[in-house]
Amino acid sequence: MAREARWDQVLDTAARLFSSQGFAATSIREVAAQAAFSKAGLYYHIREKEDLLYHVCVASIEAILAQVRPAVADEDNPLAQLAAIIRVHSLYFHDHPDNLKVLTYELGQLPEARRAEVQAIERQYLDLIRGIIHEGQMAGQLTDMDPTVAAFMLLSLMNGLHNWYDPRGPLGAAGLAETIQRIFLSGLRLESPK
Amino acid sequence: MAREARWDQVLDTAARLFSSQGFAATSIREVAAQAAFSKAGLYYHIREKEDLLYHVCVASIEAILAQVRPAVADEDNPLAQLAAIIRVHSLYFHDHPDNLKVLTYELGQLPEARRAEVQAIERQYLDLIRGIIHEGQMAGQLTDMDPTVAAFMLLSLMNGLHNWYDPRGPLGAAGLAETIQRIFLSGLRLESPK
DNA sequence: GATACTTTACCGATCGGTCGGTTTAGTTAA
DNA sequence: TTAACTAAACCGACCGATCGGTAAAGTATC
Repeated sequence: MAREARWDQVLDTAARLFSSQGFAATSIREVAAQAAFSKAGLYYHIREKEDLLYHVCVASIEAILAQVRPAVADEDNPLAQLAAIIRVHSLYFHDHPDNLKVLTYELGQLPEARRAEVQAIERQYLDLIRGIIHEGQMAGQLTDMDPTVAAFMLLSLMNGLHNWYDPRGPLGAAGLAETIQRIFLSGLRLESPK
Repeated sequence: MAREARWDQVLDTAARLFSSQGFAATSIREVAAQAAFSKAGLYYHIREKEDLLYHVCVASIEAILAQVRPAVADEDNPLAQLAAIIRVHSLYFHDHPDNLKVLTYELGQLPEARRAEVQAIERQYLDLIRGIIHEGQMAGQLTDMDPTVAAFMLLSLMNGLHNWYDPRGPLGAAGLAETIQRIFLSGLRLESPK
């Protein structure tokens, strides 16, 4: 098997186990076994257990950003850009729920240095959203709430998907995106007196 | 020290450590030390490590429900009831962020049986919110989105607070509640064409 | 003299990680 | 074609440390 494919298999296995059991509760022996390695064989590819978590997290947030950025660039107004972010992020969650669950739940298990690295990338994502919201406010399209807080709220909505969205269910990635767009952009109240 | 106060101190210590390090990464020795116990002394109060997590989770969700229920009963229309839930939940988060963080992040570490117990209580909370949303829709006050999904979205917004809200910051519990109310009920878009 | 509580000392199990050696795949050279 | 060599990939066996949990004995309080 090709080297890169083998490595991806290791990361997929790690993401699946970390997602369902948590990082600290998953032993290196489990990861090795499920990736068809001996423990020592796995250690040929990594330096320490923490490497697995680090690479899963980096791969997740970088994959999101790599898909969100061009989608934003394709739109020319803040509302459409926010909708695009929600659409792309929802789709990524639909396809790789384990990766995002690990990023959300297990990032705190990384030691400070590497956690800061991942958070720096997350910060780019946050800044992107925040900037768009700010532009929307300048253009009079969005209500004037602290853009940072609003951006965190959007991320909260998407990070909470683990609690209810079933990728095998009937809603689908498109329906999922539409649902989030409605709540975040239009809210729950009818004929809101703004 | 009174027995109950000592027990609360143990649970507070456990919540603080589980919140900052995770359940699996926190040793019983750490909990004992920070609660001014020896390890074996701690085991006089608990049967196994899992008990600590279980009681922290149960105490958290029950405290929320105990405060939310009367607040809802005090209001007579769905919109005000949702606002009340957000207000009470925000305040509880402001006062006990560790408890809610443990409930959100570490519940999965509980073995199936006890996890189901906690989730049954969480389900009551969800049902309460869902029912209110349904009533609001019947009354024509709320947009007709799947009430279950809408309820999960609200919980997602509040469970995501750990990522940005600082209890020592200037926003305060009241400002926090207002922020969530605006996003969830009115959305981010101005003059939304509904 | 019980009851409530705490201690020191210890156990088996499992953890992350290492070590020396073996297999595999690919390359070179006659 | 094949024999010789190399480097990457991999493995069984083992290590010290730490884990959750227990035993037995002590102390304080009523």
